[in-house]
Amino acid sequence: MNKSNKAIHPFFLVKKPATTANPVPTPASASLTRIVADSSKRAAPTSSSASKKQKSSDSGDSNYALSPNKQHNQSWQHALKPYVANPEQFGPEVVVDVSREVVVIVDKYPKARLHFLALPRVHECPADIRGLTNLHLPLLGSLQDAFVRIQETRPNMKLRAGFHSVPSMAHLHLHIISEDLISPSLKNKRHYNSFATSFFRPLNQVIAEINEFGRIQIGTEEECEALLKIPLVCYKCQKNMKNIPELKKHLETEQS
DNA sequence: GTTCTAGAAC
DNA sequence: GTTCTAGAAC
Ligand SMILES: Nc1ncnc2c1ncn2[C@@H]1O[C@H](COP(=O)(O)O)[C@@H](O)[C@H]1O
Repeated sequence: MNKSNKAIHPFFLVKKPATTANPVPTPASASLTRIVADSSKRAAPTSSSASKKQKSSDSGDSNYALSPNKQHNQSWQHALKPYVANPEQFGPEVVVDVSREVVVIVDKYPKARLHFLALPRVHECPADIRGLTNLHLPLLGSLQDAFVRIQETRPNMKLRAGFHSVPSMAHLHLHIISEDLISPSLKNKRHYNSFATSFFRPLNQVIAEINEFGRIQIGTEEECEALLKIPLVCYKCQKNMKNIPELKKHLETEQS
């Protein structure tokens, strides 16, 4: 069927971008069988075919890459803007690191014991990772630097840095999050899977793909969002969890 | 993104 | 009857 894509650890599951004919798993084939703990579904969807969506080539609209239902038109989608516009108006409990290029804040609804967002201050910034190109490599470097600073000042916590494949909030933001995924604000499958499947795109992989291909290798928004609905599996021991309460109880036991 | 809650699932 | 999920929100 498919090559053993067995996840040692879903966080670090690497889908090598195909250079030749690309056997992209389609939602249709994926729905043929529902295999428990099917690791193939945890792989990142990549699309080799041309995008179904047409992007209006060079409008200045940062929504250009987003499908109509994902465009940032609701007021709640702009809640991150004040941090970038006026970082000095927030206390050190909220804004934890500021550089010329990046503001790092504490996530208001943390999905783990530590959860930060690194926000680029430049406004020439794509709405999401689909818009990233070589031009943004310096910015990605600044985000990486911010991540390193945050990690170095919290040596007791293993942190991960990455983007959501399809963001809900406007303004490009890098998640910097501890691996435990233990938090009262983690309340549903979507929350969990957005950090425990390849819906989460590690920063180092994003940088590597842009270096190699000039942009990231990623499936459609629909393919990526399908990852949010797959069965719950513990990121650490791979056990299937029947629901969110069971998962949350289990995650506590994974913490040594 | 969150909150709230109807009704599905147990 | 209680737990849990998932969709509406103007
Ligand atoms: N007002 C806010 N202040 C800070 N963080 C927020 C606020 N509203 C939402 N968030 C976080 O923003 C992140 C947006 O994630 P996403 O768009 O899925 O990449 C989530 O982790 C939210 O918890």
